[in-house]
Amino acid sequence: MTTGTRWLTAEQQVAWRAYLLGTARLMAKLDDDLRQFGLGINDYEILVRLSEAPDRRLRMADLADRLHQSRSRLTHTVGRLETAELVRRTSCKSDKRGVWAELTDAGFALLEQAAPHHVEGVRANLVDLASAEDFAAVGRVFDTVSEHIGQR
Amino acid sequence: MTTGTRWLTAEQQVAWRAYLLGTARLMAKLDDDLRQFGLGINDYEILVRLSEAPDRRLRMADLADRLHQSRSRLTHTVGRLETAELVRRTSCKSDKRGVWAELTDAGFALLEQAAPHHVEGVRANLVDLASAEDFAAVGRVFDTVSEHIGQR
DNA sequence: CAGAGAATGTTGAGCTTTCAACTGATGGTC
DNA sequence: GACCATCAGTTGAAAGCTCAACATTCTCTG
Repeated sequence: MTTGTRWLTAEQQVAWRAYLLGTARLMAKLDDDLRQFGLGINDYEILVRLSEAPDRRLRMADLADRLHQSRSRLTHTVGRLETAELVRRTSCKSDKRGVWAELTDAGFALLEQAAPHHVEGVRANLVDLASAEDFAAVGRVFDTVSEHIGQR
Repeated sequence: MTTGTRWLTAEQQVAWRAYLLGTARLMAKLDDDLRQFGLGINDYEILVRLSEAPDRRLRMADLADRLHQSRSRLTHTVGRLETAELVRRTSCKSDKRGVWAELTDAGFALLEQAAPHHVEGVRANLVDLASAEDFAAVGRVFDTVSEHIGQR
Protein backbone atom coordinates (compact mmCIF):
# COMPACT_ATOMS: atom_id res chain seq x y z
CA MET A 1 0.00 0.00 0.00
CA THR A 2 1.49 3.33 -0.99
CA THR A 3 1.41 6.05 1.59
CA GLY A 4 0.79 8.82 -0.88
CA THR A 5 -2.92 8.48 -1.39
CA ARG A 6 -5.03 11.20 0.11
CA TRP A 7 -7.98 9.10 1.24
CA LEU A 8 -11.25 10.72 2.14
CA THR A 9 -11.73 11.67 5.75
CA ALA A 10 -14.42 9.82 7.66
CA GLU A 11 -16.86 12.70 7.21
CA GLN A 12 -16.14 13.03 3.52
CA GLN A 13 -16.58 9.33 3.07
CA VAL A 14 -19.95 9.42 4.79
CA ALA A 15 -21.08 12.39 2.71
CA TRP A 16 -19.89 10.79 -0.52
CA ARG A 17 -21.77 7.59 0.19
CA ALA A 18 -24.88 9.47 1.22
CA TYR A 19 -24.73 11.22 -2.13
CA LEU A 20 -24.34 7.95 -4.02
CA LEU A 21 -27.14 6.16 -2.23
CA GLY A 22 -29.42 9.19 -2.10
CA THR A 23 -29.00 9.81 -5.80
CA ALA A 24 -29.71 6.17 -6.62
CA ARG A 25 -32.86 6.20 -4.54
CA LEU A 26 -34.00 9.57 -5.79
CA MET A 27 -33.59 8.75 -9.45
CA ALA A 28 -35.34 5.42 -9.03
CA LYS A 29 -38.21 7.16 -7.29
CA LEU A 30 -38.59 9.89 -9.91
CA ASP A 31 -38.38 7.31 -12.64
CA ASP A 32 -41.08 5.26 -10.99
CA ASP A 33 -43.37 8.26 -10.63
CA LEU A 34 -43.06 9.05 -14.32
CA ARG A 35 -43.83 5.52 -15.40
CA GLN A 36 -47.58 6.22 -15.23
CA PHE A 37 -47.08 8.56 -18.18
CA GLY A 38 -45.06 6.02 -20.09
CA LEU A 39 -41.87 8.01 -19.63
CA GLY A 40 -38.55 7.56 -17.87
CA ILE A 41 -36.70 10.50 -16.35
CA ASN A 42 -34.39 10.46 -19.32
CA ASP A 43 -37.27 10.81 -21.77
CA TYR A 44 -38.80 13.46 -19.57
CA GLU A 45 -35.68 15.60 -19.55
CA ILE A 46 -35.49 15.40 -23.32
CA LEU A 47 -39.05 16.61 -23.68
CA VAL A 48 -38.46 19.43 -21.20
CA ARG A 49 -35.41 20.74 -23.03
CA LEU A 50 -37.28 20.71 -26.30
CA SER A 51 -40.30 22.44 -24.77
CA GLU A 52 -38.13 25.32 -23.61
CA ALA A 53 -36.25 25.82 -26.85
CA PRO A 54 -37.25 28.30 -29.56
CA ASP A 55 -39.83 26.62 -31.81
CA ARG A 56 -39.68 23.71 -29.39
CA ARG A 57 -36.81 22.17 -31.23
CA LEU A 58 -33.09 21.57 -30.81
CA ARG A 59 -30.31 20.09 -32.86
CA MET A 60 -29.40 16.57 -31.85
CA ALA A 61 -25.85 17.40 -30.83
CA ASP A 62 -26.99 20.38 -28.81
CA LEU A 63 -29.55 18.30 -26.97
CA ALA A 64 -27.00 15.57 -26.34
CA ASP A 65 -24.59 18.06 -24.82
CA ARG A 66 -27.19 19.58 -22.54
CA LEU A 67 -27.99 16.16 -21.14
CA HIS A 68 -24.43 14.91 -21.31
CA GLN A 69 -25.40 11.93 -23.40
CA SER A 70 -23.69 10.26 -26.30
CA ARG A 71 -25.10 11.09 -29.70
CA SER A 72 -25.70 7.44 -30.24
CA ARG A 73 -27.80 7.13 -27.13
CA LEU A 74 -29.80 10.18 -28.09
CA THR A 75 -30.40 8.85 -31.59
CA HIS A 76 -31.85 5.65 -30.14
CA THR A 77 -33.96 7.41 -27.54
CA VAL A 78 -35.31 10.02 -29.93
CA GLY A 79 -36.09 7.16 -32.30
CA ARG A 80 -38.32 5.65 -29.66
CA LEU A 81 -39.89 9.00 -28.80
CA GLU A 82 -40.59 9.50 -32.47
CA THR A 83 -42.32 6.15 -32.69
CA ALA A 84 -44.43 7.28 -29.73
CA GLU A 85 -45.20 10.46 -31.72
CA LEU A 86 -43.89 12.70 -28.95
CA VAL A 87 -41.02 14.05 -31.03
CA ARG A 88 -40.55 14.63 -34.74
CA ARG A 89 -37.28 14.79 -36.66
CA THR A 90 -36.75 17.26 -39.47
CA SER A 91 -33.63 17.90 -41.47
CA CYS A 92 -31.75 21.14 -41.09
CA LYS A 93 -31.71 23.47 -44.09
CA SER A 94 -28.57 25.43 -43.28
CA ASP A 95 -26.43 22.42 -42.34
CA LYS A 96 -27.36 19.38 -44.33
CA ARG A 97 -25.67 17.09 -41.84
CA GLY A 98 -27.90 18.40 -39.10
CA VAL A 99 -31.21 17.16 -37.68
CA TRP A 100 -33.76 19.01 -35.61
CA ALA A 101 -35.58 17.17 -32.86
CA GLU A 102 -38.92 18.89 -32.41
CA LEU A 103 -41.58 18.40 -29.78
CA THR A 104 -44.97 17.44 -31.24
CA ASP A 105 -48.26 18.73 -29.88
CA ALA A 106 -48.83 15.33 -28.34
CA GLY A 107 -45.42 15.53 -26.73
CA PHE A 108 -46.18 18.95 -25.33
CA ALA A 109 -49.56 17.81 -24.06
CA LEU A 110 -48.04 14.81 -22.31
CA LEU A 111 -45.43 17.02 -20.75
CA GLU A 112 -48.11 19.37 -19.45
CA GLN A 113 -49.72 16.39 -17.78
CA ALA A 114 -46.57 14.90 -16.35
CA ALA A 115 -44.76 18.03 -15.23
CA PRO A 116 -46.86 18.86 -12.14
CA HIS A 117 -46.49 15.34 -10.79
CA HIS A 118 -42.80 15.30 -11.53
CA VAL A 119 -42.15 18.66 -9.90
CA GLU A 120 -44.14 17.55 -6.90
CA GLY A 121 -41.86 14.53 -6.67
CA VAL A 122 -38.71 16.62 -6.92
CA ARG A 123 -40.01 18.80 -4.13
CA ALA A 124 -41.25 16.03 -1.89
CA ASN A 125 -38.12 13.90 -2.25
CA LEU A 126 -35.44 16.54 -2.43
CA VAL A 127 -36.06 20.26 -2.48
CA ASP A 128 -38.49 20.53 0.40
CA LEU A 129 -36.42 18.16 2.52
CA ALA A 130 -33.43 20.48 2.62
CA SER A 131 -32.96 23.96 3.98
CA ALA A 132 -32.71 26.65 1.33
CA GLU A 133 -29.03 27.12 2.23
CA ASP A 134 -28.20 23.44 1.94
CA PHE A 135 -29.99 23.07 -1.34
CA ALA A 136 -28.23 26.13 -2.68
CA ALA A 137 -24.96 24.50 -1.65
CA VAL A 138 -25.87 21.42 -3.68
CA GLY A 139 -26.42 23.67 -6.66
CA ARG A 140 -23.10 25.43 -6.18
CA VAL A 141 -21.17 22.20 -5.76
CA PHE A 142 -22.51 20.51 -8.85
CA ASP A 143 -22.30 23.63 -10.92
CA THR A 144 -18.61 23.70 -10.11
CA VAL A 145 -18.30 20.00 -10.87
CA SER A 146 -19.99 20.56 -14.20
CA GLU A 147 -17.73 23.44 -15.09
CA HIS A 148 -14.66 21.56 -14.03
CA ILE A 149 -15.35 18.43 -16.04
CA GLY A 150 -16.76 20.21 -19.06
CA GLN A 151 -18.06 18.63 -22.21
CA ARG A 152 -17.32 15.01 -22.94
CA MET B 1 -52.72 25.05 -16.81
CA THR B 2 -53.76 24.53 -13.21
CA THR B 3 -52.68 27.15 -10.73
CA GLY B 4 -52.08 24.66 -7.94
CA THR B 5 -48.66 23.41 -8.90
CA ARG B 6 -45.83 24.65 -6.76
CA TRP B 7 -43.20 25.02 -9.46
CA LEU B 8 -39.57 25.39 -8.53
CA THR B 9 -38.29 28.92 -8.10
CA ALA B 10 -35.72 30.11 -10.59
CA GLU B 11 -32.89 29.43 -8.14
CA GLN B 12 -34.17 25.99 -7.27
CA GLN B 13 -34.53 25.17 -10.92
CA VAL B 14 -30.96 26.20 -11.60
CA ALA B 15 -29.67 24.18 -8.66
CA TRP B 16 -31.68 21.12 -9.66
CA ARG B 17 -30.34 21.20 -13.19
CA ALA B 18 -26.81 21.75 -11.99
CA TYR B 19 -27.21 18.66 -9.87
CA LEU B 20 -28.54 16.62 -12.78
CA LEU B 21 -25.86 17.68 -15.22
CA GLY B 22 -23.06 17.63 -12.66
CA THR B 23 -24.00 14.13 -11.56
CA ALA B 24 -24.15 12.88 -15.13
CA ARG B 25 -20.75 14.33 -15.90
CA LEU B 26 -19.21 13.17 -12.66
CA MET B 27 -20.40 9.59 -12.97
CA ALA B 28 -19.29 9.40 -16.57
CA LYS B 29 -15.85 10.69 -15.57
CA LEU B 30 -15.43 8.29 -12.67
CA ASP B 31 -16.62 5.44 -14.84
CA ASP B 32 -14.12 6.38 -17.51
CA ASP B 33 -11.27 6.53 -15.04
CA LEU B 34 -12.06 3.04 -13.77
CA ARG B 35 -12.20 1.54 -17.23
CA GLN B 36 -8.42 1.07 -17.24
CA PHE B 37 -8.94 -1.52 -14.51
CA GLY B 38 -11.73 -3.24 -16.39
CA LEU B 39 -14.34 -1.98 -13.95
CA GLY B 40 -17.33 0.32 -14.01
CA ILE B 41 -18.26 2.40 -11.00
CA ASN B 42 -21.01 -0.08 -10.26
CA ASP B 43 -18.58 -2.99 -10.14
CA TYR B 44 -16.21 -0.91 -8.09
CA GLU B 45 -18.80 -0.11 -5.45
CA ILE B 46 -19.67 -3.78 -5.14
CA LEU B 47 -16.04 -4.70 -4.58
CA VAL B 48 -15.63 -1.94 -2.00
CA ARG B 49 -18.63 -3.03 0.02
CA LEU B 50 -17.39 -6.59 0.06
CA SER B 51 -13.88 -5.53 1.02
CA GLU B 52 -15.21 -3.73 4.08
CA ALA B 53 -17.47 -6.50 5.28
CA PRO B 54 -16.46 -9.14 7.85
CA ASP B 55 -14.69 -11.97 6.01
CA ARG B 56 -14.98 -9.83 2.90
CA ARG B 57 -18.39 -11.21 2.12
CA LEU B 58 -22.02 -10.14 2.16
CA ARG B 59 -25.34 -11.73 1.48
CA MET B 60 -26.74 -10.86 -1.92
CA ALA B 61 -29.84 -9.14 -0.58
CA ASP B 62 -27.81 -7.11 1.88
CA LEU B 63 -25.44 -5.98 -0.83
CA ALA B 64 -28.33 -5.13 -3.11
CA ASP B 65 -29.93 -2.96 -0.43
CA ARG B 66 -26.74 -1.09 0.30
CA LEU B 67 -26.40 -0.16 -3.34
CA HIS B 68 -30.10 0.26 -3.93
CA GLN B 69 -30.09 -2.23 -6.75
CA SER B 70 -32.57 -4.89 -7.70
CA ARG B 71 -31.58 -8.41 -6.74
CA SER B 72 -31.83 -9.36 -10.34
CA ARG B 73 -29.36 -6.74 -11.41
CA LEU B 74 -26.99 -7.79 -8.69
CA THR B 75 -27.25 -11.44 -9.67
CA HIS B 76 -26.26 -10.58 -13.22
CA THR B 77 -23.43 -8.29 -12.19
CA VAL B 78 -22.01 -10.67 -9.62
CA GLY B 79 -22.21 -13.38 -12.26
CA ARG B 80 -19.90 -11.32 -14.45
CA LEU B 81 -17.59 -10.51 -11.55
CA GLU B 82 -17.46 -14.19 -10.76
CA THR B 83 -16.49 -14.99 -14.33
CA ALA B 84 -13.72 -12.42 -13.95
CA GLU B 85 -12.69 -14.24 -10.74
CA LEU B 86 -13.04 -11.12 -8.64
CA VAL B 87 -15.89 -12.49 -6.57
CA ARG B 88 -16.86 -15.98 -5.48
CA ARG B 89 -20.33 -17.22 -4.52
CA THR B 90 -20.81 -19.67 -1.68
CA SER B 91 -24.03 -20.96 -0.24
CA CYS B 92 -25.09 -19.94 3.22
CA LYS B 93 -25.18 -22.68 5.84
CA SER B 94 -27.68 -21.12 8.22
CA ASP B 95 -30.17 -20.08 5.57
CA LYS B 96 -30.20 -22.43 2.66
CA ARG B 97 -31.90 -19.89 0.44
CA GLY B 98 -29.02 -17.52 0.99
CA VAL B 99 -25.86 -16.86 -0.98
CA TRP B 100 -22.68 -15.17 0.12
CA ALA B 101 -20.84 -12.99 -2.34
CA GLU B 102 -17.21 -13.03 -1.30
CA LEU B 103 -14.27 -11.02 -2.57
CA THR B 104 -11.46 -13.17 -3.95
CA ASP B 105 -7.80 -12.35 -3.43
CA ALA B 106 -7.64 -11.25 -7.04
CA GLY B 107 -10.64 -8.99 -6.41
CA PHE B 108 -8.99 -7.49 -3.38
CA ALA B 109 -5.74 -6.99 -5.25
CA LEU B 110 -7.50 -5.24 -8.09
CA LEU B 111 -9.32 -3.02 -5.65
CA GLU B 112 -6.05 -2.06 -4.00
CA GLN B 113 -4.78 -1.00 -7.39
CA ALA B 114 -7.87 0.88 -8.46
CA ALA B 115 -8.81 2.58 -5.20
CA PRO B 116 -6.11 5.27 -5.12
CA HIS B 117 -6.92 6.38 -8.66
CA HIS B 118 -10.60 6.35 -7.95
CA VAL B 119 -10.31 8.35 -4.74
CA GLU B 120 -8.09 10.81 -6.52
CA GLY B 121 -10.84 11.22 -9.10
CA VAL B 122 -13.50 11.74 -6.48
CA ARG B 123 -11.34 14.40 -4.89
CA ALA B 124 -10.31 16.13 -8.07
CA ASN B 125 -13.79 16.21 -9.57
CA LEU B 126 -15.91 16.76 -6.51
CA VAL B 127 -14.60 16.89 -2.97
CA ASP B 128 -11.72 19.27 -3.46
CA LEU B 129 -13.80 21.55 -5.67
CA ALA B 130 -16.21 22.41 -2.89
CA SER B 131 -15.77 24.12 0.45
CA ALA B 132 -15.95 21.79 3.42
CA GLU B 133 -19.24 23.40 4.41
CA ASP B 134 -20.82 22.98 1.00
CA PHE B 135 -19.72 19.39 0.72
CA ALA B 136 -21.07 18.66 4.17
CA ALA B 137 -24.37 20.17 3.03
CA VAL B 138 -24.43 17.76 0.09
CA GLY B 139 -23.98 14.92 2.55
CA ARG B 140 -26.76 16.18 4.78
CA VAL B 141 -29.18 16.69 1.92
CA PHE B 142 -28.74 13.27 0.39
CA ASP B 143 -28.72 11.54 3.70
CA THR B 144 -32.13 13.06 4.32
CA VAL B 145 -33.27 12.07 0.85
CA SER B 146 -32.10 8.53 1.48
CA GLU B 147 -33.87 8.32 4.79
CA HIS B 148 -37.02 9.82 3.36
CA ILE B 149 -37.30 7.46 0.43
CA GLY B 150 -36.09 4.39 2.29
CA GLN B 151 -35.70 0.93 0.89
CA ARG B 152 -37.29 0.06 -2.39
C1' DC C 1 -46.81 -30.06 12.47
C1' DA C 2 -49.42 -28.69 8.20
C1' DG C 3 -50.08 -25.11 5.24
C1' DA C 4 -50.13 -20.32 3.72
C1' DG C 5 -47.45 -16.52 2.93
C1' DA C 6 -43.14 -14.22 2.68
C1' DA C 7 -38.22 -13.98 1.68
C1' DT C 8 -33.94 -15.35 -1.04
C1' DG C 9 -31.90 -15.62 -5.24
C1' DT C 10 -32.01 -16.97 -10.24
C1' DT C 11 -33.59 -17.06 -14.97
C1' DG C 12 -34.50 -15.54 -19.58
C1' DA C 13 -36.77 -12.41 -22.58
C1' DG C 14 -37.11 -7.75 -23.86
C1' DC C 15 -35.55 -3.24 -23.67
C1' DT C 16 -31.84 0.33 -23.18
C1' DT C 17 -27.15 1.78 -23.42
C1' DT C 18 -22.47 1.43 -25.15
C1' DC C 19 -19.04 0.94 -28.51
C1' DA C 20 -16.85 1.08 -32.82
C1' DA C 21 -17.53 1.61 -37.52
C1' DC C 22 -19.70 4.15 -41.00
C1' DT C 23 -22.02 7.82 -44.35
C1' DG C 24 -22.26 12.14 -45.73
C1' DA C 25 -21.56 17.26 -45.16
C1' DT C 26 -18.53 21.14 -43.85
C1' DG C 27 -14.52 24.06 -43.59
C1' DG C 28 -10.30 25.17 -44.19
C1' DT C 29 -5.71 24.94 -46.82
C1' DC C 30 -2.69 24.62 -50.47
C1' DG D 1 -11.21 23.45 -56.79
C1' DA D 2 -9.15 19.10 -54.88
C1' DC D 3 -7.83 17.33 -50.53
C1' DC D 4 -8.17 16.25 -45.81
C1' DA D 5 -9.30 16.65 -41.17
C1' DT D 6 -13.36 17.40 -38.62
C1' DC D 7 -18.20 17.34 -37.44
C1' DA D 8 -23.36 15.54 -37.38
C1' DG D 9 -25.82 11.84 -36.97
C1' DT D 10 -26.88 6.84 -37.64
C1' DT D 11 -26.26 1.89 -37.44
C1' DG D 12 -26.08 -2.74 -35.53
C1' DA D 13 -24.02 -5.86 -32.45
C1' DA D 14 -22.63 -6.59 -27.79
C1' DA D 15 -23.13 -5.58 -23.06
C1' DG D 16 -25.97 -4.24 -19.29
C1' DC D 17 -30.44 -3.53 -16.98
C1' DT D 18 -35.45 -4.40 -16.03
C1' DC D 19 -39.32 -7.08 -15.40
C1' DA D 20 -42.14 -10.90 -14.38
C1' DA D 21 -42.16 -15.62 -13.41
C1' DC D 22 -40.10 -19.22 -10.92
C1' DA D 23 -37.88 -22.71 -7.44
C1' DT D 24 -36.53 -23.15 -2.95
C1' DT D 25 -36.45 -22.28 1.81
C1' DC D 26 -38.03 -20.08 5.86
C1' DT D 27 -41.52 -18.41 9.20
C1' DC D 28 -45.64 -17.83 11.31
C1' DT D 29 -50.18 -19.27 12.63
C1' DG D 30 -53.57 -22.25 13.75
